Amino acid sequence: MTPSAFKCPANRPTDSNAMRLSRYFLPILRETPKEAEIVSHRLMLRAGMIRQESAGIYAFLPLGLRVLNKINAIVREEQNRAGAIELLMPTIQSADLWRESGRYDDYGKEMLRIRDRHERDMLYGPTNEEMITEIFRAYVRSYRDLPLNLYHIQWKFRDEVRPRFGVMRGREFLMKDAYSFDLDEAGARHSYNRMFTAYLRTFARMGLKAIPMRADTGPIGGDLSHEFIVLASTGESQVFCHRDFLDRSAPPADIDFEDRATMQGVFDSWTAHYAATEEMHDAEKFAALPAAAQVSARGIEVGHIFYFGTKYSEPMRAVVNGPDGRETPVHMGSYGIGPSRLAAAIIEASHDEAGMIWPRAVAPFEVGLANLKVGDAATDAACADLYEKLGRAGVDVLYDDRDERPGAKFATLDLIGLPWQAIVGPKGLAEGRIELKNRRSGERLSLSPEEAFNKLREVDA
RNA sequence: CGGGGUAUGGCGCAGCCUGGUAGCGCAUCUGCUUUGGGAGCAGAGGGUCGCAGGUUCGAAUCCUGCUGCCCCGACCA
Repeated sequence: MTPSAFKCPANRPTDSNAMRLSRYFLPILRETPKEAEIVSHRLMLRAGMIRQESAGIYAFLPLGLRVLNKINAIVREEQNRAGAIELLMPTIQSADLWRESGRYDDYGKEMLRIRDRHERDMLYGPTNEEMITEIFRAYVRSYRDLPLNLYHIQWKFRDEVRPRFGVMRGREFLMKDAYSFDLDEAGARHSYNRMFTAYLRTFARMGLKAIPMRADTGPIGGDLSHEFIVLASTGESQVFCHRDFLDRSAPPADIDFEDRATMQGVFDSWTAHYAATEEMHDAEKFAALPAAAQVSARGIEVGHIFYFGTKYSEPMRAVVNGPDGRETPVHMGSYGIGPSRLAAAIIEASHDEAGMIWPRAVAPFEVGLANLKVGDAATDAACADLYEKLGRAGVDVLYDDRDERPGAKFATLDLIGLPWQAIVGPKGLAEGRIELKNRRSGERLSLSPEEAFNKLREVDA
């Protein structure tokens, strides 16, 4: 965000990086709604991030939307870095497309089927393989236009029998889905490896340890597939993996996504060790690992990638002319990340008794500024000064300027889990100090206002 | 889709068995005091008790039907 984004002290613009809590819409709940079973659902409701509108269907309130937008921004950066190109497809699709691939009948009741005023069969897209294939075949004729990887971030609808756990398993959910097109299997595997690498980076940037695990291909079909699993004690499925995964770092940003050997190297090294979900678990292989290396834990699926060859390109006639002049169906893969689920997964992986603990990269605001005595001239002035400076410096700051007691402000800030709390009160100011509290470590720094400002503007702080 | 619950003010709940004109805590509003870990006192507002029928002089309460939501299981980004 550029400094010029900070120009309206009254906080009218919704895209402002600086916000006064007294002017914001943050409906905090003091009590936990009874329907919320898991911690992320409870905290998202309590912190006013989401509101349920129907079973498995949620509105994202301002704080929740800020998180979603930050997740999306990281997803976009990493998709673009890996060479994928963003477009946007509609949520509503024609049934005819799905009849071409044969999935209209196969998909079952999970697909929300709609009829329009002309009695045409439509559907709310649960995924977009058919549509992207239709777009591809309409324009691409030559192998020279390959490889191609197109993605979008769009709402999906899957009419789950029993939605639960808030946005973790909703019926309507946001999904980043990418689709790769290549001339042959070798090219397709390279595309797969690029997305594999991009996913490692994407999740790592959100503070998550996501482990790629060999997966069942399910209804999407194909013969190569990995799920990316985040370890969290409240995860939905049982997973098994080698301990080495726990302290590996993701590939660097400047890794060469174009180079096949480099990408294959990433894939090979991240798939060398045992890692499997319960469905794919091989107890014997797992038992063969040294006891100290055996990790058995709960996990949340935050991404899933597939290579499925010509499963859609053949029936839907997505073909290109090869170097030999002959038409050949393209080899495809698809790659999904659920940003709305990720928001919940990050909370599952990072919270404590008092509330959420956001990694800075996805925090709704980076700093919570607490004015402990609204109405005290010196305190008000010190807060206003720090607020404006942080805003101008492009730091996302939420200024709690409500006329509340300190305890209420601390509780609110702990709940919404902003990485830093800047605590400004008359006692500290009398000695020229304000306090910075690190939400995750609990560490407290007593600093001059200037030092505090410098500390908070550090990107990695 | 099978099984089990539940529906009363914004949230959490009591009242229902044994029908008699709706209550508590939190939140909200006003005033005063208070201000470094969810303040105190005083006052106030807000509910056709999920919907539709039925029984009854009278229904939140009893009966019938419907709907929403939640939980357990089978299925899933």
